Amino acid sequence: MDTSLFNEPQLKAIEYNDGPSLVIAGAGSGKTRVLTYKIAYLLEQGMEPWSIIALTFTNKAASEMKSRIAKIVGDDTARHLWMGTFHSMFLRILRTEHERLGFQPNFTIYDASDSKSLVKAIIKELHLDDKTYKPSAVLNRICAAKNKLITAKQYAANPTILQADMRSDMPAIHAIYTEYYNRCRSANAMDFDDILLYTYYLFQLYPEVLHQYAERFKFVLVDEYQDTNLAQHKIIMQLTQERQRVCVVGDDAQSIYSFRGAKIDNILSFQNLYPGTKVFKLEQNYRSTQTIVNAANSLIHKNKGQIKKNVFSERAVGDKISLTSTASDTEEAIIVAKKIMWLHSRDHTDYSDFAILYRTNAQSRLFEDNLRKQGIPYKVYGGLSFYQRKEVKDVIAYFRMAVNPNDEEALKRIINYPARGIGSTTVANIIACASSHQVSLWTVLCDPVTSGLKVNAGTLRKISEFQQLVQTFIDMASKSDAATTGRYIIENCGIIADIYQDKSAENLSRQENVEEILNGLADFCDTRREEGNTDITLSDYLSEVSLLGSSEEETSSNGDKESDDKVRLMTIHSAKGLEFPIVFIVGMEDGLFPNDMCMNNIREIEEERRLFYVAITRAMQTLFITYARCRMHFGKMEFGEPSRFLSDIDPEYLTTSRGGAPATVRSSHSGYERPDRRFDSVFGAAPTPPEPKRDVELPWKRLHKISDSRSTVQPTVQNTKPQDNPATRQPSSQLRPGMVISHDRFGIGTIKNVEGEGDSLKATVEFQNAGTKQLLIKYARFTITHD
DNA sequence: CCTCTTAAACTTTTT
DNA sequence: GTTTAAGAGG
Repeated sequence: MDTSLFNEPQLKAIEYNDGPSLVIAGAGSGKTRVLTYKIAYLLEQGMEPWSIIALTFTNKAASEMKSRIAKIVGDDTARHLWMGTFHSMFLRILRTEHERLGFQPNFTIYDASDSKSLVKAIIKELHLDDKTYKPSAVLNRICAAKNKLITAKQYAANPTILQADMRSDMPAIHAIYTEYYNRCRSANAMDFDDILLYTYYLFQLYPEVLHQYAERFKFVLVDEYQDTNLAQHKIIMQLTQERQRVCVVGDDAQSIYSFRGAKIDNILSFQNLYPGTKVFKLEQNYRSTQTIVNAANSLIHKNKGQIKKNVFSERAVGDKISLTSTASDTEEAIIVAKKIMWLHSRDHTDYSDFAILYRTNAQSRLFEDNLRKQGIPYKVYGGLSFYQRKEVKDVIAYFRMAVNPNDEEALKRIINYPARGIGSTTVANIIACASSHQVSLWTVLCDPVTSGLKVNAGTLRKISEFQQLVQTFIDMASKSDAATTGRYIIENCGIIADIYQDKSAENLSRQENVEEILNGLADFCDTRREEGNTDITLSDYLSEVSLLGSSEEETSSNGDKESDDKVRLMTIHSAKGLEFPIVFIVGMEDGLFPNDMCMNNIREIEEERRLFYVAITRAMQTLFITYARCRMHFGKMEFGEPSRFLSDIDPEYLTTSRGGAPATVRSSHSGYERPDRRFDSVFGAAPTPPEPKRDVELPWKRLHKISDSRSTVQPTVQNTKPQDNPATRQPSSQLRPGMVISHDRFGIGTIKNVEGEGDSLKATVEFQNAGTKQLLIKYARFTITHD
C-alpha cells in the first residue's frame, strides 16, 4: 500500500488490527478513506473477504464504501465482503436462521407506515381513545423499548415502565405492544426494530449460532458509531466478545440520531467496555477552507461534554461565510436560485457542485418552485421516496401477498383496491375473527366457514374471488422468477384497469411509476443474474426493496453526465457523510432550526447544534446561510427570529447582507451586526413594529422621518392588517410610479403604475427578484422604502 | 358499501 | 398550504 497517501494518525489507524480500536474522526478528516483502506489492508494481509463485516448506518454510505473498495481490490473480492447497513446485514442472518425464531422463511418487513397503521388499528380495536393514544406517540414508545432490547413480555412485567406510562396517561401501552407483537407474529412479519431485537435474542438464546457467526467474522468494522443504539451496540459486543477484533469509527460531534434511540455514550464508553482499546484521532480536515472549519469549531465549542479534539484545516483561508436575511421564505428561495444561476454563469460552476440543505423536508417545495422557474436542474433527496408513493405501495402490497399471504398490512391495503365490494365492515369482521382464533387474516379468508366468519352470501362470494385471485399470484410466485411474476401480478390485479382509465396528469404519473417498478424489477433480476444467481424470486426482490427507505435506487450503470449535473436538495440529516463545493443552509430561524420540537432540554438543543455543525462542515469552498424574517407556517404568515445558533459562530468568519432591503443600506452597513434578538429590532423587521401607537395618527410623517434616516434605520411600518386597522394603512395618495417598496413576500420592487380608487386601488410593481405583480393595495403587505 | 364534500391536523430528522 | 380523516348522501 502506498503509505504516502496518508497522514500519520490515518496510517496508524489503518495498520493497527491486533485488538479493539476507536477512531475519532473529525468532519472531513478522511474517515471513509481510512475505513476503506483498512479493509483493503486486511485483505492484503490475507484475510478472506467473507470474514470481514463492515456496518454502516445508511444505504448511501454502504454503497459509497462498496464502490470505493471495489476500486481498490476489484469487484470480485469486494462482492464477498459483508458490507451494508446494520439492518440489511442482520436481515441476511435472520433469513438464514428464521426457523429458530419461529418465522417462515419469507417473512415480510413492515416499514414505518405499516407499523403505524397496525398500531392505529390495534388502538381502535382495544377501544382506546386515539386522542390520548396518538399512534405515533405509542409507536415511539414501542420502538424505544425495542431499541433498548425490551420485549413485549418484559415491558408488561416492568413496574418502572408501567408507572411511567401511567404518569403520561397511557397505561395501556403494554397491552398495545403485546397485541402488536402477536399480530406481527401472525402476519409472519417484522418491523425495522425487530430486525435488531431478534438478532440480539437469536445470539443470546442460541450461543452455538452466535459462535458460528463470531467465528466467521474475523474482523468487525462499524462506521458512525456515535449513531448506534443500545441494540446495535450490544450485537457488536456479542460478535466481538471473544476475538476483540473490532474497529469503530465515529465523531461524537456529529451525533444527530438520539431522537431515534442512538446513544452517544456508546462511543464515549467504548474504551471502558474494551480494555486495551487503541484510540486514534483524525483531526486534519481535508475538505473545507480554514474559515469553514474554524467557524464550525467556534459553534461546536458551545456544547459541553465532547471528546477533546482539535480539528484544523491547512487549505486556503477561503471566503467568509455569507449570512443573508431575507424578507420572507419566498424571497429566500428566490435569492438562492438567483445566486446559483449567477455563480453558474459567472464561474461555470457545475450545478452538481451546489447543495441546498434544510432542517425539514417541507421546506424543499419553495426551492423546487424557484429553481424550476429559473430553469435550474435539481434533484430532491429523501422526502417521499419512490417506494412511498401510493400506487407503488399498492403494487408492492400485491407482491408481498404473493410471497407471504399472512402479511396483514399488505392484505388490508389491497383487499378493496381496486374496489371489489369488500368494505371496512367486512374487514373489521375478518380481523375480529382472526384475532379470536389467533390466526392470520389470510387463514380466515381461505376458510371462512370453519373460522366462523359471519357475513352474508354476497360478501362471501366476493371474498372467495379475492382469495382465488391472490392464490394465483402465490402459485405464480412459487413457480416463476421475479420479473415474470411481477409482470403477471401487475397485469392481473386490476390496478392497470384503474390507472389507465383516463389520461389525467395524476394517472399518467401513476402509470410511469408502475412501469418504473417493472423496470426496477427487470434491473434487479439482471444484476443478480450477472452475479451468478439463477433463481431470482419475488421474495429476494422484496427483501432488498423493503430496506430501501430513502429514494436511492440510483441507476448506477448508466450515469449520463448531463442528467447528473443537478443542484442537490436534502435535509441535513441525509447530507451527513456528503460534501459539496458550495452549500446553502437555509431557514436558519429559531423554531425551525433549532426546531420547536427540540427545545425541551439542553441535550436536545445540543443535538440540534451538532446538526448545524454537520451542515456547516458539508461545505468545501463556499457557504451561504440564509434566514427569513417571516415564513408561511400552517398556511399563516408568521414572523421569526434568526436562529440562536448564528450567534454561536465567531463573527469574524461571517459577512452579513440583507435581502429585501435597498442597496444603499446593504453597502453602508459594513460592520457585522450580531444576528441575535437585537438584530431585527434595530433593523426594523421585528415581530412588533416599534412605537406602534404614537404614530398611528400620522403614518406618513413617520414614513418620512424614517426614509430620511434610512442609511442606518430600516422603515418599519408593516401593513399587516390593513382591513382591521385602517390607520396603519399606507396612505394611498402617496403611492405613485417610481416609488420603491419592500413587499413581505416578493421583496424589493418599483411601482410602475397605479390605478383604481378606494378599495380597488391597484399598483403594478416590478420586483427585483419576483417579476412584475399586480397588488391590490387594500390587502398587500408592503413598506415604502424610497420615494 | 361507495364516493364526494368538508373538516382537521399537520411538519422534525431515518433504518 | 397540503394531506388525511370523518361525515353525508347515493
